Amino acid sequence: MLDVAKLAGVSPMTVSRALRPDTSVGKKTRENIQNAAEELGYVLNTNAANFASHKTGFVAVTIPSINNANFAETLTGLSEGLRNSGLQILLGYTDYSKDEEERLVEQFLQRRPEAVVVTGGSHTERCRRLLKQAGVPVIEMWDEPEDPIDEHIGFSNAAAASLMVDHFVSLGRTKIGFIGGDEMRDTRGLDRRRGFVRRLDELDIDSQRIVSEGPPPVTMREGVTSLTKLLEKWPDTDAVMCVSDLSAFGAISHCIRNNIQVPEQIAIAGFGAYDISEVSNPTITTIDVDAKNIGKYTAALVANRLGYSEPSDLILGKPKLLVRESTTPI
Amino acid sequence: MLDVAKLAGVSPMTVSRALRPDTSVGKKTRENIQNAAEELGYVLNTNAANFASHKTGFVAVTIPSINNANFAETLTGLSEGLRNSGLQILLGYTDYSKDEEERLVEQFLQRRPEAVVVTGGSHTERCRRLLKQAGVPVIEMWDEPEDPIDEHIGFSNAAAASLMVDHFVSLGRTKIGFIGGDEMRDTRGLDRRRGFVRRLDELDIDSQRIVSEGPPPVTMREGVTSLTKLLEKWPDTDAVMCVSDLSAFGAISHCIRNNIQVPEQIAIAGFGAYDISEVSNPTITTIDVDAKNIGKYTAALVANRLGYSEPSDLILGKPKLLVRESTTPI
DNA sequence: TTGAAAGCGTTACCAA
DNA sequence: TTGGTAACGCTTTCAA
Repeated sequence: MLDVAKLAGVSPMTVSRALRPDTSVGKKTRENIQNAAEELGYVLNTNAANFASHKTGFVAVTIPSINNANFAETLTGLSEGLRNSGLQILLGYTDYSKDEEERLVEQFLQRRPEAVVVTGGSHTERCRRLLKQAGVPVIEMWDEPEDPIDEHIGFSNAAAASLMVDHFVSLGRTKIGFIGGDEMRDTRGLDRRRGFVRRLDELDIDSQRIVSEGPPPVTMREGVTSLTKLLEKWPDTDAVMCVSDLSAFGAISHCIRNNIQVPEQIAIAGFGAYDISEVSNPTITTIDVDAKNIGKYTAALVANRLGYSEPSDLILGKPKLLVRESTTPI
Repeated sequence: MLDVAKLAGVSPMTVSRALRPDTSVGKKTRENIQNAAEELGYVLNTNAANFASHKTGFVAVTIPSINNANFAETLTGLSEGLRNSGLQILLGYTDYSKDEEERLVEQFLQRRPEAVVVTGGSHTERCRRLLKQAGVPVIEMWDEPEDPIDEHIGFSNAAAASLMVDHFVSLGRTKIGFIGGDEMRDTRGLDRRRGFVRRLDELDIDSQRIVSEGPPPVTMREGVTSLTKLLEKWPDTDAVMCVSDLSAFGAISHCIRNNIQVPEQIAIAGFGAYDISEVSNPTITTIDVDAKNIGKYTAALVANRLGYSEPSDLILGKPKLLVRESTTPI
């Protein structure tokens, strides 16, 4: 910056101002300086700038997995929503582990982010403490925590699951199964299972037909193997709710390969409104959770809390049931 | 840090050392200091540390899209490979736009990353210049650039595509089509199309049957609409190569809905070895490009170039043809 | 609109 | 093994 100042014949201070928007610098002076900077190939050191101004421009974000279309959509929405404010995302993925989340949060906090965004409302004790002490806005996404750390943008996974139970029941199905992953790690999946069981119990319908296996994320392949097991144990099952559209697709694939009619013999539903739910045959009845808007609204909330924008009164829509062929024959 | 020093009764300098590994501090002194830090809830300011030590610990990474299983796998591999070196990824996605890539690279360079990783070997002139002047290792992934900026970890998309052409021809198919996205933006997709055309021309087979539409990323839905168009224009097409497994799945879905036998009437192949290629019905013949290892090897290369590890002699395998039912009846 | 001085929180470097 | 001093590249603050 000193070199640029010399070349432009001004003080470093003026260079500093000229390189930022919204600063009072003579129009001609600014042009001179920008030319000088370009000529020298000067690139502002944002780290130093942030260090001096006590603002890092970082937003720390943790998600369970990058390789999941729902979270990817949320991240895309978040990223787009934050672009204008000039905030930079520090991204970490937890691999569905709370300990890993704690490790990441601790590491991120050392970078002094201006806000922290985490996925889910369940964390280790230490992680909660770190987040509370951080002194910056904390937003929990994809959940409706009982005891929020600060703010949240999400929905009740349990309530969403009971929508699907009600749908099955309205179709006259009563031997309903659930396919999900390793119950201890994917807390959103676990909440869906809880909602499933609770609603069935309320309706006085058998809620035992559950296959939970494999570490999250639950994949298409696990849909195949889990349905196989479910039908071995409870052959008369007439409906299955899967923890995601991916496993629902795998389950349908199992049926196709074994000449089981979907939905006539067994209705199969997913969760998440992935692309595949629209393109598979049959198309998959699912729950649309508006993943991208979770990211957008989180971005809006962050920008607002940090004073980059006016408060917006956007409210995330409730999860919606999308009925398709896999539960209702055309 | 001053407070911690006071509480522990040592100088700030000793605190600084005690909080880092591989530094010479008395065992007892270190313990005292760590206790003091814990008691005060002190969190190291990594930004300040990096500023003073001229090392940021950042690796800048740009990918076309987060919401793409192949890139997500690469990113996962990269992330895992970098974890031990303590490097932090600055992630940006370009939405398949070179201008956006340039903008991101410029922004990232202001953070003084220790290395830059970009996707593809095609960039704006200015972007190339910025990267060359950056003075840090630059790695281009997912491609085999004619004129690399620095290093690359990738493969020839054109060569990979000709593998598939040869496969079709070996099955006796000669009316072969190609389904891809908007040709100007997805340069890897474009390379695949080039390889497709070149190989057909070499074999003296018609290479006109191409449908390119829609902005990248090419989705399942575009597979449906593109195959519809392809068959309208060239109804006798007996094989189709799709730019990705997702569009291949869409194409197959179109066939199922319209009673077209796959592969008897038309063979359909994809690219990328996505999960769906194994679970769909029929399963999809595809090209496995080892996406995760692209990330892992890139991480190894970065770590090595930055002196965090010994050179490794890992060499990325060539793309492999995976033959499945969508081209070969069981 | 411009400039000068002080300082951000840490580490490098040298000395003890 | 420990401590003192300077310095990192910029912005804040105040003054001109």
